[in-house]
Amino acid sequence: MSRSNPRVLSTLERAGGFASAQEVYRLMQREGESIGLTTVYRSLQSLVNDKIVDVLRRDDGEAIYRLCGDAHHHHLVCKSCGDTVEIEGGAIEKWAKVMAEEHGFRDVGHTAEIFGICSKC
Amino acid sequence: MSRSNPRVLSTLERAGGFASAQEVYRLMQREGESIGLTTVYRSLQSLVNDKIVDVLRRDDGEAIYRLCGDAHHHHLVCKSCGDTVEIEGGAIEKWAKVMAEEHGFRDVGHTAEIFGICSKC
DNA sequence: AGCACAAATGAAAATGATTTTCATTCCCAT
DNA sequence: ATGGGAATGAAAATCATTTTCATTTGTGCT
Ligand SMILES: [Zn+2]
Ligand SMILES: [Zn+2]
Ligand SMILES: [Zn+2]
Ligand SMILES: [Zn+2]
Repeated sequence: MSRSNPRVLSTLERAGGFASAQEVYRLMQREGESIGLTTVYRSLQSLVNDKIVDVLRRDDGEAIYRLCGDAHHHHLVCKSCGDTVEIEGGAIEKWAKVMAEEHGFRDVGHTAEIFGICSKC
Repeated sequence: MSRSNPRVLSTLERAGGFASAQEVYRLMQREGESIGLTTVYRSLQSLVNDKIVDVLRRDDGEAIYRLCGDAHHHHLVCKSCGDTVEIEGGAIEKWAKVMAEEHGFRDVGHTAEIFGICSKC
């Protein structure tokens, strides 16, 4: 197993703690950092193994990586203009926990998004 | 837009209401049905559009399709065996509504899923 | 410094699901 | 029967991710 390249983690942080491998790679390129796509993938995987980052899936199936320590939040997205608001999810956290316990699930995570039409649209 | 081939839906049912496009395709082949992979993909997508089936993602990113009851509900999914429990989401409904109002969004919908490891795994 | 050996790196090829293209076949209304 | 639009599927294209493998880099030892 390989150790994570620290520049990958630092870039993921800078990306807002939420990005796909391809996005991390492109971001590093744009910033003039010399790194291979393979190393980005390997580093992210290693960070996942070490439970330093979380991985989940976009709707299109692409894996996105998220800093675990980062404040966990959810999104309110406008279907028309794409505008996004980050929102608090305390109610969801509780709901997920209760439901999981009730059905004997462990190591649970969750996804939750709200989408609609914003006031400007 | 294309209409769903009824044999695809019937096969998905026979598969236990839970399978990937590739699996539906292989299953139909094994049963001697003549169909193209493209048609399987198109039919499943059409069923998703019509909200007759749900789509979610395996850990490896492959899309899996699932027959869904008609009432709005959410899911608790085992990341290991794929076992799914349909759960009630009253807390989510309220949360989505409050958040949307708070930010001036209208026509809002939401997605929410919980995933973890079930007691059998 | 000089050497040996392991770990890290990255370019290129392989993989595998999904989408796109496009020519052919079906179906149905006139 | 016939024309036009919908459905079909083989093959090619796409795209994220993984695998291979040769090269580079780092580290400890003499
Ligand atoms: Zn908007
Ligand atoms: Zn949350
Ligand atoms: Zn399970
Ligand atoms: Zn709901």
